Amino acid sequence: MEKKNKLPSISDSEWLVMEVLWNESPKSSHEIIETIDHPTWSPKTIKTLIFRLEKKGLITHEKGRREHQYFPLFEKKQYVKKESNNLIKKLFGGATAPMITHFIENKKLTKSELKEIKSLIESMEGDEK
Amino acid sequence: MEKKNKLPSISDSEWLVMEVLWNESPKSSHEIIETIDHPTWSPKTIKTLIFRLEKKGLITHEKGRREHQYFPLFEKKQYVKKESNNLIKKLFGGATAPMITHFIENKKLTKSELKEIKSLIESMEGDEK
DNA sequence: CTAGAAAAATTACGGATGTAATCTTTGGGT
DNA sequence: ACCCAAAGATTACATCCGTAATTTTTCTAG
Repeated sequence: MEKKNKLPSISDSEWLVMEVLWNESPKSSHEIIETIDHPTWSPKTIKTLIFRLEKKGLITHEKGRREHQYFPLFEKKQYVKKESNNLIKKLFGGATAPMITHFIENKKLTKSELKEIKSLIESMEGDEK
Repeated sequence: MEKKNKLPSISDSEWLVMEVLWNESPKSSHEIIETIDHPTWSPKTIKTLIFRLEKKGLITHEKGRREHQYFPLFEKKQYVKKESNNLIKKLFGGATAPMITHFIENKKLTKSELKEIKSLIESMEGDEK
């Protein structure tokens, strides 16, 4: 059984639009534009991104009275997994542990964050295999 | 003092070439091609990637007698940091701990990996602030 | 019902990327 | 000294991306 993972790809700019819809949907393009509030983008640009996302099958809409109401067709979770797997593959040849080690060593975490992670690990250790 | 982090970007394909040189350099283009052994790429393609990398200032070469000897101008470490920061920013709004949590929860790690990470954390806890 | 404003759809355009093919130079063998 | 194969440099071309502008459709106010 293969995990074919055939998610359409999302560019960095498009990602910002998806974030908005993942946070709350449906939203009209007008609402999306307001929510994004990107310092340099023209509203036109955001319209384009919405258009492309729909064309790629990442979002869809239903007709509202004045404006379309957009909502996402995939969950953020799936993309978080996909993107992080890609990076692990690229940076660490697919090995997760070195990645985690890298983060712990290089990104100064607070004492309480460390503690939390430690207890998460402890709870995992209890589990299976 | 800002970390301007002005590293030239490396595309996914180019990354494979960089990997080769990061592993061992200098190498001739011919050696790079052999080492990569990508199932579908023509050697021409790899030449192009080398050419682009040099143009972007990521690698350079010195004249050998028959072939150029290429070597990287940046360390992999810098790129690992950059790429992982980008992803953390994109997926978790810049917060490292949730990223780590995500990995620990979603990527089945072995008992010994968990143990190793735990002791790394413990050693960090000892340290500063 | 009609015209103007707002939204949607289409088109634009340069740079990056994946993936090569072609043209040019040069070191080595005869 | 000269020619050719191999290496290097240049060019190609379709697609994706960032970033819009232009064109078309459609609701709503008169």
